[in-house]
Amino acid sequence: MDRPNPTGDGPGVQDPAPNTAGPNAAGRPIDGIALHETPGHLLRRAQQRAVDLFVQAVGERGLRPPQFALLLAAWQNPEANQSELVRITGIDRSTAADMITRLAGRGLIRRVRTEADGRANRLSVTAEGVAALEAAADRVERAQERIVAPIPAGQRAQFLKNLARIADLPVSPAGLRSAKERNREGG
Amino acid sequence: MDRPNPTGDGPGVQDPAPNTAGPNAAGRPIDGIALHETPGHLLRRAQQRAVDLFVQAVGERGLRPPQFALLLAAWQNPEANQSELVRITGIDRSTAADMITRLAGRGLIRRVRTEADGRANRLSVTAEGVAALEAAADRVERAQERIVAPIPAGQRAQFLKNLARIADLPVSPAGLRSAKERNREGG
DNA sequence: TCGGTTTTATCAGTATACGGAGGAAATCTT
DNA sequence: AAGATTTCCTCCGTATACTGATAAAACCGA
Repeated sequence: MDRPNPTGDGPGVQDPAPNTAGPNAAGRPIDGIALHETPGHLLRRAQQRAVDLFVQAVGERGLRPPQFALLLAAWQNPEANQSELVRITGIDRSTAADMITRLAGRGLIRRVRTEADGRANRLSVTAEGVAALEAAADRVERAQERIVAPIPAGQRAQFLKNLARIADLPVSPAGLRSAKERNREGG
Repeated sequence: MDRPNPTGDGPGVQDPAPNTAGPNAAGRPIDGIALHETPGHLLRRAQQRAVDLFVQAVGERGLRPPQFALLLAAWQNPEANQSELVRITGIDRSTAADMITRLAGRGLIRRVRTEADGRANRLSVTAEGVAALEAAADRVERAQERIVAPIPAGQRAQFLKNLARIADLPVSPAGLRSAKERNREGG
């Protein structure tokens, strides 16, 4: 665990005296941070791997994880408008708009103006969209198994529960507001 | 748990007979998939939340998680070139190139051509870059605590270990190749 | 040393992610 | 009912992520 010590710096312009504990104002010495042990970094890497396994399973040109989620949610909630699907899937409103444009371009989905509300879109999954979902379902399921495969079987349920806790998602009942939303009003 | 049943479909064009178990070829019935219980989805949502907490802690205009990771890695490994930093941080090579351009544009880092290797860049963290790291360190640390806060304290270590397992990261020793790399040659 | 291969980095293209601005429609208030 | 507010969606700008292609340098085998 050698402290970084940039010696013989070519351009030699800056090199701000790599701290040992001393001259740095702001607080925590930055050489004490172990990136590979921080929860945020581990979450990023784990998610990266999950996406990789998903893509490996469904094929490079198949649905991507968020596309599958959106398409599935649209199919499971035929009366939902975009905002509701955004809440269900956790996909950002702007991202969802883009994704829907792309999915529509591939003929998997259609935007349908709601009669009741002149602002809202209902998303109509086309026959091709359903076919894509069905073609992917098995492979997606296998990818999910592979994601948790490195975890001892006895710990998987607990692990997923803790993931849901971080995500602030209820395990089964839906319709609760996210912590993010609560934060906004709570100040 | 009502099965999706799109009744009164306005345009009535497709509506491919929402399956009960039947006419769908490909295998698993897609209405049986609970998005909110799939590991991949939970990982995505959890990571989303982690990023949110990070940004909340360091400020909208502060370093983003991957920027912090890259800048920190560059500072901790002054002799590393981009490829090595890519391995350390898990940031994609193309993404890293873009990020470095942006970080350089903000004056936090500089590309320095290696004398030994005419292709490689060493990344030189500027004084401002170090200042940014130091200014962020405490807040980043707090964000990390908040990320795992919803998990019972006794389970946190185990949870992080399992995250590292999914990510295929060694808990402490570095330098191992990722499963992704092994897959490439193995498959 | 020549030629093939590998390594390093960049660029183009596509997809995801998110804040802010803004238009249009619905809703609420008075 | 008019005005203010909110909701729904889109568009813009920026950042992250990854594949494939490519240029340049290094390496390696004969």
